[in-house]
Amino acid sequence: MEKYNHKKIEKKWQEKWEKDEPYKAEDFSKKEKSYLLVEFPYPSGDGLHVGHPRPYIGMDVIARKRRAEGKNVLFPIGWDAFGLPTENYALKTGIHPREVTKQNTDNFRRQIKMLGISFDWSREINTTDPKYYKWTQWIFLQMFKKGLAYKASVAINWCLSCKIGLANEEVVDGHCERCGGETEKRQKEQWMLAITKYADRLDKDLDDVDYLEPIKIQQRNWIGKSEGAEISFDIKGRDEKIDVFTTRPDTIFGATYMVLAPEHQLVQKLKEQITNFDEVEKYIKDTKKKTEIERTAEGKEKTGVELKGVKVINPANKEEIPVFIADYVMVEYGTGAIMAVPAYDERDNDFANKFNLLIVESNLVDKDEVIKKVNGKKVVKYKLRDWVFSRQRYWGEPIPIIHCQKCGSVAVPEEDLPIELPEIEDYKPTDSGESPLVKATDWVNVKCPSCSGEAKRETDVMPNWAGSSWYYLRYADSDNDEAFADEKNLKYWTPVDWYNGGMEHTTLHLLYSRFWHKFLYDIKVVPTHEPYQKRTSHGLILAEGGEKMSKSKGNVVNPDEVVENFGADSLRLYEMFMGPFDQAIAWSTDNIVGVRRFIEKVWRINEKVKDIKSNIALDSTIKKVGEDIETMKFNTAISTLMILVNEMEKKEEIAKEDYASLLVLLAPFAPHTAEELWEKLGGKDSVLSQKWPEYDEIKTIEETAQIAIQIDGKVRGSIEVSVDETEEKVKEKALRDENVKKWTEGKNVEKVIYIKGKIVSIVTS
RNA sequence: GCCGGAGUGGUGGAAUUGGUAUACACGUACGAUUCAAAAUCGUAUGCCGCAAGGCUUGUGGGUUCAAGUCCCACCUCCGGCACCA
Repeated sequence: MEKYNHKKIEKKWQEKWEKDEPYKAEDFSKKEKSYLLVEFPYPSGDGLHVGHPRPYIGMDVIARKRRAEGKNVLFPIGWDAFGLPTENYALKTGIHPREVTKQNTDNFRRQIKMLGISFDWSREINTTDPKYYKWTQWIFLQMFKKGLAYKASVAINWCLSCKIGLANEEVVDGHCERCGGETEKRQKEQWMLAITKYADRLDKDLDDVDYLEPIKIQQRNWIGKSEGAEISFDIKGRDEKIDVFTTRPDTIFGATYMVLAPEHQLVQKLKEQITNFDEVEKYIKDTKKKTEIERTAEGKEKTGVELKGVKVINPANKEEIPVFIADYVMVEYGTGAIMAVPAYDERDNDFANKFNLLIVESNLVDKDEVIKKVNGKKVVKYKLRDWVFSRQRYWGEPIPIIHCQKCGSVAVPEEDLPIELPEIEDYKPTDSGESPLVKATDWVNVKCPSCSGEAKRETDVMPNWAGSSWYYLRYADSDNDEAFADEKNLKYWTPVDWYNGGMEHTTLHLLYSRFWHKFLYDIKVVPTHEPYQKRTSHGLILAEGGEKMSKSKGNVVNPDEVVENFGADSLRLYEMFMGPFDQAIAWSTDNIVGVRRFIEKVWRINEKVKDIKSNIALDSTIKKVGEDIETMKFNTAISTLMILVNEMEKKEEIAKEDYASLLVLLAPFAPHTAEELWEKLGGKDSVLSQKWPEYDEIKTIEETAQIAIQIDGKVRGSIEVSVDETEEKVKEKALRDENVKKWTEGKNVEKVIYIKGKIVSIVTS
């Protein structure tokens, strides 16, 4: 038989799959549907690195198993292509982002196809395609109409020398990543989405879905529901009050000072009264330069300034207490003000120690009573904040709003969608901080849809997260021009049965898309209240040294080379075998030879296949491989197959039916090799259309077991017993064992414990 | 700092979820095959020790007949922290 030639085999089958399209999902098939989803990639200019395909291969294994189980599988792919890197590349080179995106997606598509992933390419989508973003804009309009999209003043990063707004990622240690100049926070009007209106449901409905527990916990902590009270403190000698939010109203007698966020409005209002306003102002200015992480990351060292001349009155005991501003209080959370109880709160305690403030151990009082007594009210607060939805950029979906002097912000009529991005020469944001789109005056100046007067288009665009918040719905009906997807298609395909993605997307993308989905459910355009039934995650693949792969470090491993040298099936098997799927792991090109040798072994065993009766018991293997795939323990599924293949190798002859079962089990991991060997075996159709093998549970149960014998916690011997032997007989046998006798000689056997089928534990004294 | 996760041989990792730690694979050594090499096959391979035996799952404590697994404290690394995707 000829040698295993991965190039020849992989080319042959990929051409056939391209022609026959065996992975096309069928709308409304009578078969049970299974919708499997991976996060669609951002097509960067660097091309695919070996980390990208790990989740694709993992879900591909599951998709292929599902098909073998007779399901109608939808396993789609597309491109999440709006965003900063492409725009920055365009800024540097002058090449239009559309052109850059096309080159990058062409390259990504070629690379993914080279790996034999069973995506349904007929449903490929691209968030930058006007036919797609028409519907992203449409969804935004529905939110606008329901009052969920609104404008507010928000702090953004501002580079003082480039005079442009910066993404958080572009700010390094308070300096601009491009020019190194200083940055600061600057207030700017931005479009916001009121995700906080959904906070309670986003929290509660986690009960209804099957997400990995850490994912649920992280989302819950991010939403940060807390029940507490709002209590007003009178400002001494003024009519105003300051509202604080506290989860511990019962500690109010220990409240010895108050802290406001430096940005709190009242600080400016009290300017006249504050005797050290210069100092206060300087502190506020310094705070502007800090990121939120820096503000909370300073460890024990707390900073702040007292508002001298201002006192407030603790409503519980009528004591006058001082007021500070400090950056450990955030203006966005609660009311932006706290009553500080140093006896009960660690941060307040640190602060009180540093500023020599009173620490009073107070008697705790009944929560409800004290709230009543001080005229407070019970409230529920969330850490979750509304979503800043504007970007002053070019490469994003235009926000479909028109600003009219008379009518204010007016929705673009739906029949005018999509509002396409205009052509412009210069992608640089303007000095005033506005989007480069303001320069496209022909596009900007329009008639107001409502009064036909002079008006201007909104020039901010949407963030990258917009298109990815609903893309899984589009796959159900990717060519529809009448709706984002037809109701019938949505009813058939959604929800997504299994969504795998990176842990790093847990609190943003995953939460954002749940929010959009719930909104769409509320306006009755999707049939389910949650988008994803199940969510799992994969770990990153790191470079050989354990560092993150990045172009700048020059440690990126390109799958093109790996496929050239070892083949797609070896790459696939290696990525599944290298370690636990959900953990980060370092790449090692040296270790690929192991799985390559395994494939070649399977290839060689083909020669020993005879028309004989089955001579290997496969039940345990089938059970283990199947269960491991379902729990994404792909590494142990493969080692189980390796054990089987090692056993087959030792035999003179292999039964055709046993080998056929092996090929069906192997096919999800190494589809090209499995197809080729299936064909050589003279198997019917394709290995892909074979039924997943069944097993007999009874045959997976061992009849005898090796029982370890522990004496005083140390293993001193082992005996073989039948699994249904009585406890008494096993204990007797254990005590008669020669090794046991040696170790118990001259000692008192105090206790003998038998754990069925596992261990005998003898305790002596 | 806060939230989530991880730490096991020379290396990647396995461990029925409290029951014989180191499966599977890489590497290494020796042997077979070969004119030779590659490939392949076989044997060995946690550490200390001639052996008997002892020790070993990031560190230190604890619970238990029994701890990689549970509890407490700590150290290190990874992901997220709201404008990267």
